[in-house]
Amino acid sequence: MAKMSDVAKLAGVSTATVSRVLRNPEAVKPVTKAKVDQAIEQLNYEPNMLARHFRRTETNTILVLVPNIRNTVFAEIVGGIEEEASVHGYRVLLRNTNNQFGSEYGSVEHLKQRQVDGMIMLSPKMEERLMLEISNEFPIVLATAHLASSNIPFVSIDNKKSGWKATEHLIRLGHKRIACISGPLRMPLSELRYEGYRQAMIEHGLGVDERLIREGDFTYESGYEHMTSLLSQAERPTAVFAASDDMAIGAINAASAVEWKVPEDLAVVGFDNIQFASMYNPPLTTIAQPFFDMGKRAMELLLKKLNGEEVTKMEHLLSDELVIRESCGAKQQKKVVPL
Amino acid sequence: MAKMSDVAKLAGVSTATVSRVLRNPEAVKPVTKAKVDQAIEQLNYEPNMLARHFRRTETNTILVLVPNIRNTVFAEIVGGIEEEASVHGYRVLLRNTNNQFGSEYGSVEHLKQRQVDGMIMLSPKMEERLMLEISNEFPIVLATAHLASSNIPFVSIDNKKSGWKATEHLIRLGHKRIACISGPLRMPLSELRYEGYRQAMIEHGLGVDERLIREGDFTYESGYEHMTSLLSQAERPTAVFAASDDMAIGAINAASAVEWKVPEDLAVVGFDNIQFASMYNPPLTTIAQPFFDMGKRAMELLLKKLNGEEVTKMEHLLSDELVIRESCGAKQQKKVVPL
DNA sequence: TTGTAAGCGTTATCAC
DNA sequence: GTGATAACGCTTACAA
Repeated sequence: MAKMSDVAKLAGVSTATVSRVLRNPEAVKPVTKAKVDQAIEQLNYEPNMLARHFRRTETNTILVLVPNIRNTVFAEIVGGIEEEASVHGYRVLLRNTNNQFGSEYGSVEHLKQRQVDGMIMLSPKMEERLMLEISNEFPIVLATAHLASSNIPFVSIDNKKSGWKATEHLIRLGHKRIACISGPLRMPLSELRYEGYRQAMIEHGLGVDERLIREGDFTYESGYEHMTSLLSQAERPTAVFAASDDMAIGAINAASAVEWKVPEDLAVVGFDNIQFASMYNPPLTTIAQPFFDMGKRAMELLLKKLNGEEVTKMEHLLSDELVIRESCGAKQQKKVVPL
Repeated sequence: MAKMSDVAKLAGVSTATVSRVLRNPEAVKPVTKAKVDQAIEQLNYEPNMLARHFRRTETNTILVLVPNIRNTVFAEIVGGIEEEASVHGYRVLLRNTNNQFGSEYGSVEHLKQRQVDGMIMLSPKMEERLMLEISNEFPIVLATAHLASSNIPFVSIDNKKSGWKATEHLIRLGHKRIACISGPLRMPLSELRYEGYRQAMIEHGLGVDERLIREGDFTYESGYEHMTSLLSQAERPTAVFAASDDMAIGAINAASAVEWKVPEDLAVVGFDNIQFASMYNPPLTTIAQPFFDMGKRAMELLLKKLNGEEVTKMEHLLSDELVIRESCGAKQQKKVVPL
């Protein structure tokens, strides 16, 4: 394996010059560069990146912490991160945390040991205080997270407003008993979506009926179970807002299981607009999150930090969109109730 | 940032001893180890992995080349790889190739520049000849691939047999005009599934009617379009075998669009058993591929290579399974046709 | 069991 | 514009 000194010898120059040709070609005379290039060619020389990284104490690698890459939502975000990273010559190290706080925290070792230049955390579970400590020492960015103290850049949508929009849509369709299957309420983004739901209900004078509220965990199964429970009680909803598409689909299947038709008997609005939402039967009305763009944006912010640029704005809210399909019944219904 | 020499000084030993404590603790007297450990603790010392990797010319990192991480199939496999890798102290570098041969080939640079110790390629597009060249120089393993010359370990299912099983299932249900929407036939695994279909048809004396064959590209859209075309011609199928679940779902939606009911008017069998298959309406009968395990197995094989163990068996076929749900009509039908 | 010291291949700081 | 040369922080013969 040819090394830089071999190239230098063959080209009749010093290693310093070879290094310059590689990393700063303008600083060297064209004739010299040509000689070096030829020697590189001839020897099939490839720089030893390990030596380079060691010498420069940088890796051009960033770490992405994902609760679970098998979840389509995170896979989409990672796709966006990867695209932006590779455009800028960065590589992406992937780590599943399986929602384990310990695994999240343990990954900080990668930063401490200089194995990566920075980190993006998706839906972090870690205490904010700890994240702040890490952020003081290393470049990190969060995605699909919401922080009280805004000292770490994070990328998200306006979850409260989105929850409000989804609920309001059902209200405009004339529904009064609207159920909510939220995400885990210890997660700020779940809390916010739920807050949006409450606010819309209260604003429109419908009040919040605790019997119509369930706390799910974003999974299909939890949507199915909570909907089954909602439909088996006396006070049944005519509509439901589910805080994830997986739960929304679970809810619809649960309704079908007891012969309730969607949207005729039950209107459903989901959240996320996963690829499957439009393929499902009925196609899902849902809040579309720009996952891919969120990934790109998170990487953009991290790049700024890595380049030493100041990042002043901490809350980066991307715009979501209510995508109206069949599951809410809006298309079947001729007239929208005037509010 | 404390370095090894600082620890050595504080502990009153040489750096060699500190290094031993870190990598080979049995080789050092307990008392000395204790002193060193305390110094490490006190200085909050973290080894500089870049220096370590450089010195040892190894990175404990492997590269995973994925056509597109946003595709659930690949995300599942990557999940399996990551799990196995992290258990063995390896890290996973992720790269989307976007199905570009160039990007695939370019990634070999990572190996040449020693940025990773080995590589797993998912559904590689590269010529076999090139892959062999790479494999001669670096440890690589393939997944969801099929090779003629078996000199590179690869993990897959028996695609031909699976195609056969899926088709035979439809034949047993009494269907005679069974359509096939294949994957891209330049991919060996698509070709094999298609071969399985043909063989089943011929074996049961049904022959192969070219008017019932379409070449798709695994996407929902292609399934939708090809099914629309199949249903608009005179010779209509009563059943269809689609080489991916995405295409199967596209086919079902296309059938619904022209008021054909599944499974009553059209029986459908898909392929992959993506998470969504069981959530869909109707739930999909499909060939379940063990994606997560395929990822794990691929990583196991790579680990062997990395540890210098001989890998003799090249074809690693994992077992798939025909999962019978609603879309094929088996559950509605009382009697299965005796063959 | 421990210490000494020579690298690993690159980059950066000086001179020239 | 180019060349010497000293790091970078760790590992590993080899010596003690």
